[in-house]
Amino acid sequence: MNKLRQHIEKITTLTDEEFEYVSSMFSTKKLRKHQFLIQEDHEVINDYWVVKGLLKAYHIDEDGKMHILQFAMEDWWISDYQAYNNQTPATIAIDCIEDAELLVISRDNKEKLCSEMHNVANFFRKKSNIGYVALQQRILLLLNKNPQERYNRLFQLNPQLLQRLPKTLLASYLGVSRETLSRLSHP
Amino acid sequence: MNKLRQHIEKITTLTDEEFEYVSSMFSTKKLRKHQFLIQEDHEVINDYWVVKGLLKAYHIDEDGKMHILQFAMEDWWISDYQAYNNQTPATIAIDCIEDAELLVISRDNKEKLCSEMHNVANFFRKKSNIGYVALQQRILLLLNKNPQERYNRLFQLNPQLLQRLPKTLLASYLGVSRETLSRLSHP
DNA sequence: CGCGCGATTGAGTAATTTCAAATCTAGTGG
DNA sequence: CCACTAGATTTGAAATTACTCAATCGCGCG
Repeated sequence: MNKLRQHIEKITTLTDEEFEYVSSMFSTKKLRKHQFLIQEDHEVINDYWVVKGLLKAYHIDEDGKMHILQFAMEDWWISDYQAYNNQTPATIAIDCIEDAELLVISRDNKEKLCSEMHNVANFFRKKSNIGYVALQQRILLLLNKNPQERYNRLFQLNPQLLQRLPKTLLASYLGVSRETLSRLSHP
Repeated sequence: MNKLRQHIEKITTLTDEEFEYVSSMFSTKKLRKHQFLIQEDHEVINDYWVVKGLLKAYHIDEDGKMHILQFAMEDWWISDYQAYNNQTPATIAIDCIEDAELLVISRDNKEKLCSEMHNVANFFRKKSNIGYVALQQRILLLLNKNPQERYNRLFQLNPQLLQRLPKTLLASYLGVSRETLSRLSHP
């Protein structure tokens, strides 16, 4: 929990009582490698913050190919936000690449926090803005760059993540076949 | 201005005085076709809401190719959010595809509103969440689909937008060459 | 009428995918 | 400790897709 406080306080400050209250809205969840956090078509009422471990959010298309929307490791948030926001069935699945430990907050609790606490609402607003910009960058990368450059950029941004990922998953994140990825020069 | 109120009230409600105050934070700006709203390397202190017209936000890569990050027509927000959030120089340019009329709010004013008014903070938080999900969808489309399917999806989502766009711009938005776009079947 | 720009068409080329086979690696049980 | 298997990765070669470059077409406007 203390890590969560540090995480929030990168953006806003909390008094002890405030954090006490915030943390009372979270529960914890542990999952093992290969277990699902969210399955397609299921209801999604929670947002998740990764204390430990590594997960992937992905969609399987009609040809059975996996497309990875995001990874989440320590300190990252993950959920099916489309389903979460719109209260519709999940269109992506999320499962564990490594054993994981998560903090869980329900939509209702998050909305409650946001309506009661300015600074928390602000925290989530800023987080969402940051996430938005990150996705824009990824879009430019997909529009712009060949596989080698996409790989290089990811390596540059997140060397630790690459260590922990099977290449197959990395390939579907970058939008290339695993064979093509395998033929790249690995800096 | 009244349109802005309708826009905000899709997500939250405002009293007359509240909206009075909110709207006092905006100014207006008019631009003609081909004029720039934001140029690369310039400072970005404003967020913009489109009252009328059509704009594009794009990056020109080393080879001189244009990659379109977003369009914005009536009711849409646009800015260089990376530069806006981080107070760094713009990395994208924004200019007008059609004559445009904009409502302008500075970062300081927006932050002021958000810190003073719960419901406005909430509005921008929700907006950002919605934008985040839309970008995720676009990423899946880029990872997933061939040019034909990308075109079809966009046509499905935004038929009005397609009417107003030169094909060349559409092509750079979809991440294909204009020749390839031209060879697609246009439903 | 003719210019200029955007869109289309054609042909050849480059990049990536696909399919198939070979190699490597980590974990398991004898 | 070693052999064995399943899974992941790499390599090779052919096929596909989209790109590039070039030429042509079509339309609106002065």
